[in-house]
Amino acid sequence: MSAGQGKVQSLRGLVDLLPQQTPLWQHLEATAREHFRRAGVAEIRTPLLEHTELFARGIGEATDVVGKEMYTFVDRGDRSCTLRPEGTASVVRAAIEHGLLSQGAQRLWYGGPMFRYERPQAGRQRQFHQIGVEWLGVADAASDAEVIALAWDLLAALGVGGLALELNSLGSPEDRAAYREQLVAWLEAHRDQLDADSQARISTNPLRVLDSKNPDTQALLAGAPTLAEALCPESRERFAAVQEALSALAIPFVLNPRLVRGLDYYSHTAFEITSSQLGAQATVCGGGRYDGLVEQLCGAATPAIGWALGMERLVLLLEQRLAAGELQLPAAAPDLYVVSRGAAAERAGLALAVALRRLGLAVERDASGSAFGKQLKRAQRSGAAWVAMIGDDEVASGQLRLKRLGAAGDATAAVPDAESMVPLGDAGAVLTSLRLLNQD
RNA sequence: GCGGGCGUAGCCAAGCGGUUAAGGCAGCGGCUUGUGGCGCCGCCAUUCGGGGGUUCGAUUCCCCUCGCUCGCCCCA
Repeated sequence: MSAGQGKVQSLRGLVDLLPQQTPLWQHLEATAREHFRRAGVAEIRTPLLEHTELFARGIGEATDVVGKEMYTFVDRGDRSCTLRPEGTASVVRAAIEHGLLSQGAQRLWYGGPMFRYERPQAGRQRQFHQIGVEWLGVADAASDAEVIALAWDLLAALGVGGLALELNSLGSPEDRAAYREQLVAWLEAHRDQLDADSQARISTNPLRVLDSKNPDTQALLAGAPTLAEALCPESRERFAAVQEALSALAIPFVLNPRLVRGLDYYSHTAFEITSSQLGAQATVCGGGRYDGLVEQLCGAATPAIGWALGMERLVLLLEQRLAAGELQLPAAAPDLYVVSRGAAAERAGLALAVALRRLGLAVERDASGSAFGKQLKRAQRSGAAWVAMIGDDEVASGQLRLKRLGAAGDATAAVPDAESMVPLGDAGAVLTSLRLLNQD
């Protein structure tokens, strides 16, 4: 639905989250926060805008993200700035900049919007949201399993279905360099049998050829040297330890020797969590170990591991559960709905609403001035259990009318509910009455 | 960046060369100056995403454009 000329719309791929949608996001965020709290992970917030160089160096010039997907511009001070396309580089930059790394291991999480100039698609927008975790200064294999468990349990708690954890090891930097040489040699020898994309990748990013979606290429790769064979004994041992730890935590996984990360600083553990209930963009969470990144950004050599999950994709899954009735969000109904008609009554109604809010009650006030029938209808729809009615009669008598509302769709509601009269202008008395009446 | 599908109200949606642009939901007003869920009545698109063209006549046909959507690429 596009607006006519003259109306300004949001930019392509940048969407508004409307009041009907935000409760689901809040649920997701609250669940994540609770899991981070339990795991002793602290929040870090970094700017949305960084020097372009941070991403060029941190993510890699050769990647699609840096090469063609960044929102980059020159600011008024002639600096090249980029809207962050992901969170890891900023977190590492902040940790280095503020000396966090010299204060022991840092277990951090972040969340918020990221920006990539891509063609919008199911589960992919130009401004999208991630929640991610970065553990800096943590080297042991058990931590790899621990950080994966954090993602796995969060997704499980959210109840998303069809989840699968895919796991691989990229080995040490030396393992990978050696393997890369073997692979390039093999690919060159079979160049004429590869698809065009894969041919181009031989020089730019040979490991990426491994997860080509071209069926012929995949068939051919069955005869290629594998990364697993290229791992040194220490790397194999480490990978085995990660797998054992995951098994001990009852987290199922499948080994995927084709799961690679193209960036140089990745090493050892790489993983992805996918959902069968999504479309083409099935990855909900992706992560891995990046022992080389801190050093690459001029910090002291620091082992690190992290992951990020795509909130839009998660919301898509949660919406399915909501539609299926498997997930219920708490309704945001007020405790009391104030209905008033007439100038004096409106003043009394406003005073009451504000006074009760100051006492901690959730109060919605009808400001329409329309007939009581209409206002009560809205009170009903608000989900409020109680309504306070103030009209000319109540102002004259100094007593407001408190009335309990039945559940929506309750057929017995035609029977008048008991009403009670409470002194007008005495919020404390109203509060007391509600407490007493609620005990019935 | 490439390819497919689709744009009629806040939402769903009929119409397929000449209509007063159906209907439903939501909203608003009324029946009931003051008592909710039901009911009834009324209001809610000078116009069919935008621009141009063909035609006596275009929401309907053609072109361009914008947007949405699904996929490729890539990723979360």
